[in-house]
Amino acid sequence: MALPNGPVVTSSEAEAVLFDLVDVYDRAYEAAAAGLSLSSAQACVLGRLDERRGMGALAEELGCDASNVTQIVARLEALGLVTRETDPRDRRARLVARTPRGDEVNHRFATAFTFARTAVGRLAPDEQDQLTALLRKALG
Amino acid sequence: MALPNGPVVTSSEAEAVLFDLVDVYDRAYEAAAAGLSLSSAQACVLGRLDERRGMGALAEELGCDASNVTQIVARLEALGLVTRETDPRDRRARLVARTPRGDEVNHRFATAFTFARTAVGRLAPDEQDQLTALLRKALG
DNA sequence: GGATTTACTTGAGTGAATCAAGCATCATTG
DNA sequence: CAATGATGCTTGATTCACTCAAGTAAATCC
Repeated sequence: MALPNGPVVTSSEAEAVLFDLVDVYDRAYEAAAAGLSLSSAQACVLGRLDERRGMGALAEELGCDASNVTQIVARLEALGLVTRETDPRDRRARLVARTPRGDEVNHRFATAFTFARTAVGRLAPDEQDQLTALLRKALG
Repeated sequence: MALPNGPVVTSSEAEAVLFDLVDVYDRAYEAAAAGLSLSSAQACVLGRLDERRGMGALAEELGCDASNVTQIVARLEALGLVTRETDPRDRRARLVARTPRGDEVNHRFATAFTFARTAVGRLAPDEQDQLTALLRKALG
């Protein structure tokens, strides 16, 4: 998604701010990735490889088709950011892991994606707790 | 975007909840659109046509290339949800407007996309105000 | 040891998005 | 008022994300 998941009609102010937040967040994420010549999806996958894991686990976690993961990982592999090796325990499975360059790029991404950090940082500690509690409640 | 714009490392709890919110929001939006056989982008554009407007204005508002809007609007037009007429005042420009069917689909979308409404609804009125204030502050 | 399930890949197809070019119309101004 | 240039949109070429349907290969299960 690049287009904002925008308001049809926002009845309450809170809804409008929520939408705003989501929009800005998504754009910031994409921009941070683009700064490293990555797509959002690539940055996302890279970020979930702190430990090596299988394609299936990734697909599950990302909530998308395994073939989609295959394709994204293939591109990351072509960029030299990731390796994909056959699991010796189960030779059907492939274990995906970041390369050192992948680690570095991932770290630079984490540094570049300042939005959430910055936003939260604008709040005092007790406000951060309030926000957390309110969002948890809102999420049900 | 369908993959979550996920946490590389979330240092604070507030950041983690923020990410969660964005993820769930985006998925809910996409699901609501999919329920009407629309893409997120299509639903988004449709939702911004309460008044007829030009392609350029849409592109500006959505923060994307005009040619992208051309393409999305063309699909909406093919679905009979939108018309695209030459502006009599400036015959280069096209005015995009929802058809009656477009209105109806848009309305059904607004009904189907319950996430923001529901989430906010889980909060008491004063909590909603707190949330609004906190998010505004966080957004800077 | 043959059927089934599991883990992933491949292929075909759609849509979003971008960039570069093109075309038509409007606006300027020389 | 005609040439020039800017504006508004479309077209074409590409890339990527995503899904679904099929395929392959390795495990698992009688």
